[in-house]
Amino acid sequence: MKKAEKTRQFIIEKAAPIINRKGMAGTSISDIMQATQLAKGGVYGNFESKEEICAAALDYLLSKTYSQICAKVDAKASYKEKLFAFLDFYKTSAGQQDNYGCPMLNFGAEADDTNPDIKLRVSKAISDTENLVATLVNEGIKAGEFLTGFNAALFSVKALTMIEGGLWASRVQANSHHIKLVTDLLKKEIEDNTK
Amino acid sequence: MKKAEKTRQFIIEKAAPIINRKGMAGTSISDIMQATQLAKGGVYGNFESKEEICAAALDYLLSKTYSQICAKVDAKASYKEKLFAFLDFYKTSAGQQDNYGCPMLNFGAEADDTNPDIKLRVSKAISDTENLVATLVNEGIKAGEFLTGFNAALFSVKALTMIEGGLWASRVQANSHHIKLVTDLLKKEIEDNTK
DNA sequence: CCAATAAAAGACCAATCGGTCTATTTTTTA
DNA sequence: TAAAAAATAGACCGATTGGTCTTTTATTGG
Repeated sequence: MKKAEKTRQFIIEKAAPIINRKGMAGTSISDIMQATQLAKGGVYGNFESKEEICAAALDYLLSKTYSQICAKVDAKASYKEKLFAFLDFYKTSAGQQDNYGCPMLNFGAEADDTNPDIKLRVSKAISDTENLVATLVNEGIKAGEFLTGFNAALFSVKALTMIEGGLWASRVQANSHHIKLVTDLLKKEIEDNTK
Repeated sequence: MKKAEKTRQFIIEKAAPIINRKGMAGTSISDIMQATQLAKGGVYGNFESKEEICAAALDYLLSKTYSQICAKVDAKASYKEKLFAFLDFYKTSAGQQDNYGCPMLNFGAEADDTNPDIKLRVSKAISDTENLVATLVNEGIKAGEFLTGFNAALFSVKALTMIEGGLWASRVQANSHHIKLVTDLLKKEIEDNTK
């Protein structure tokens, strides 16, 4: 009842960064046993399969990331600052230790041809992220902060693709060149659309 | 002597799309045996390890992609048309059957935290791709086709991140919305910098 | 065409895989 | 605090993993 739910959450939190780093196929149950210091019975008493652990780990990473972003965004007063905070979140997270890349990118790239369930979860997360950006732009327009010509739908797609592409390139090249350049360009575009 | 090299190439060509689709960790030697109809001795007589097969498969995919792009680009006369051909290559390839996503993205996302050798190969491919774009822009400026203010370095990073991010999002969402939008935006930017 | 050589087949290996199941321990409830 | 219930340990399972090695089959050069 109580204990099981705690253990389940504990497993998810320990397994998630490992799966994000090594991939679903690259992570074994013994990796998770080692990280949690649980025996096989402890793991399989709380999950039916490795797939279920992977899905739960993805959901955990997605919602954790989303709420971190919302916290940063909500802390700002103006919509321009909110959008900047959104961009800064990714710029900052890129270089961080114990950050193994964007879970959307990692899980999505692995799952797109082989795992419809995971793919759907990532697909929804993409839409959620774009909606967040688009909403901030549109609210900013309504508030009279941005020019009415600021195209929210276009900008949100541009932002998503540039950020994910920038994060990916920065991780592969082991420097922050791409993500920095890309967030700067997006900031400039926001600036240009500010009254 | 002769035969071995042919078999080696045959294995690479059969294994490459499988590895690109299922990932390095997700692909087994038996997958490769099945695809090539070779027994274990046939595979391990030509490669020392699975890692070596993966590396060779990546190199094959990268050089194949690069030469396909070059062929499309070289067929055009003007630099604007060359850049458009570059973009069209990705837009077209996205929706194609038996295309399992950009090898740079797939291998890079899997390897960035775990496989330095693969990571380095992808890192170089990123630079090569950006250099190709930057060169086309700069040559176009020299030829008097583009405005001198067209920033090649900036554009090449923007193009790479948007294309890779767009391809990834399109694959996960199983439609061409992102890649289409992104290539259109990049074309517009080229247009705006054309005299 | 034949002998020397190269290449591939496939039995075999230990290790590990994901997963099950029972015995034991821990937690909960009365 | 004792009995019932829940949760975990860990032995065990068959299948599969990447990889080796000897034997057989193809290829090659003379």
